[in-house]
Amino acid sequence: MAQDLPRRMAHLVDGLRRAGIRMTHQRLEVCRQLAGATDHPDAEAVYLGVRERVSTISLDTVYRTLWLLRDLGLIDALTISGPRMRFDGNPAPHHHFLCSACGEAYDFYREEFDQLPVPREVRARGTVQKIQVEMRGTCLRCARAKHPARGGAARRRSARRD
Amino acid sequence: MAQDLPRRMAHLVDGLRRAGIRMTHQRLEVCRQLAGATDHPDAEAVYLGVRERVSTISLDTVYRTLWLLRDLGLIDALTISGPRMRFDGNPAPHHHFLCSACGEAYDFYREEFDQLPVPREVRARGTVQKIQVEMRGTCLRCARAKHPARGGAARRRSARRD
DNA sequence: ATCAATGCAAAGTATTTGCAGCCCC
DNA sequence: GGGGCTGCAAATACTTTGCATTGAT
Repeated sequence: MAQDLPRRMAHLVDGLRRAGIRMTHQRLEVCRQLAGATDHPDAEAVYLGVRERVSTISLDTVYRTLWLLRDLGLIDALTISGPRMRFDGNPAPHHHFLCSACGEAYDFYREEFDQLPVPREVRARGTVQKIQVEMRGTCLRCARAKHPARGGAARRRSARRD
Repeated sequence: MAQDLPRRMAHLVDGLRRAGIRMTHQRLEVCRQLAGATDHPDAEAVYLGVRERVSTISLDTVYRTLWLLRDLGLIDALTISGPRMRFDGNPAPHHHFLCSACGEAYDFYREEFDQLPVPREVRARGTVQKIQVEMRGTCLRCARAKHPARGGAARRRSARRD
């Protein structure tokens, strides 16, 4: 929970190596960016962050790397809050608090929630591999300001970039 | 839980009226389609369903109506499983079982889950309005067939329409 | 040296918007 | 009868893909 950036970093890099994937400068930096992020960045945010270090990286390489990591099960792709896919580099079991106003997602931990009983109703439908609790509401920042802290979640439409 | 199509229908139509929104043929049929659906359709699915009854309806009107209903709090917009927004006309508190292979979402009910304790950690972040448990796994259909029952969830990319 | 990975640009998919005419209240 | 609503078409936002080149092993 604390600063396990090195641990997360190792998790990603080792995962790639173990899968026999070539390590490139770009991939390394995408991993670093994700390992250091706690805010479930979208592809563009990762891109902008990495670009400070690898000025020539392209957005599509970021996408390709993110999907690669996802396909290897090393990160999670989240479809919270709109059309932009967001990525979660936190490998520990956790849950999300989502602000409906600004679309921000915050991790929280509660072991009790990690193993909620699977209802018979669900077991009849299939097998459950992961349980996550989603709490939606309004974050303090958005509650104070009438205006959302950052546009883009509550209203999907007119999703413009400022 | 049973066949509360009429109830759901009334919920939507009354909601629109109460908000002082004009009732049109198109809006009525979008409501009917949503009230009758249990499968969290995307805009296109709603469109295709409604079109059987109102052959001239356009996709953008469907979108406009769906967002209108969402803005009024009468339905939910879900960002599960990919780039297509999906809509949930179930007004009762419920939770979701999601198949990672085909992207299908099934409602389930468990009162115990509706009021899970909000951790202090979360309360410090903001106010919670809605709690939903998300169980991800593989549905029976996809478990039997090696091939997903319907493409499009597990792999976001190459999301083609068959 | 080899073959996978990259960057570029162009294509694709999902959704939104401007506008002229239509129709509910 | 007037202003909101619709359908059309064009625009936008996000993501993916083809291809020639580069670079890791």
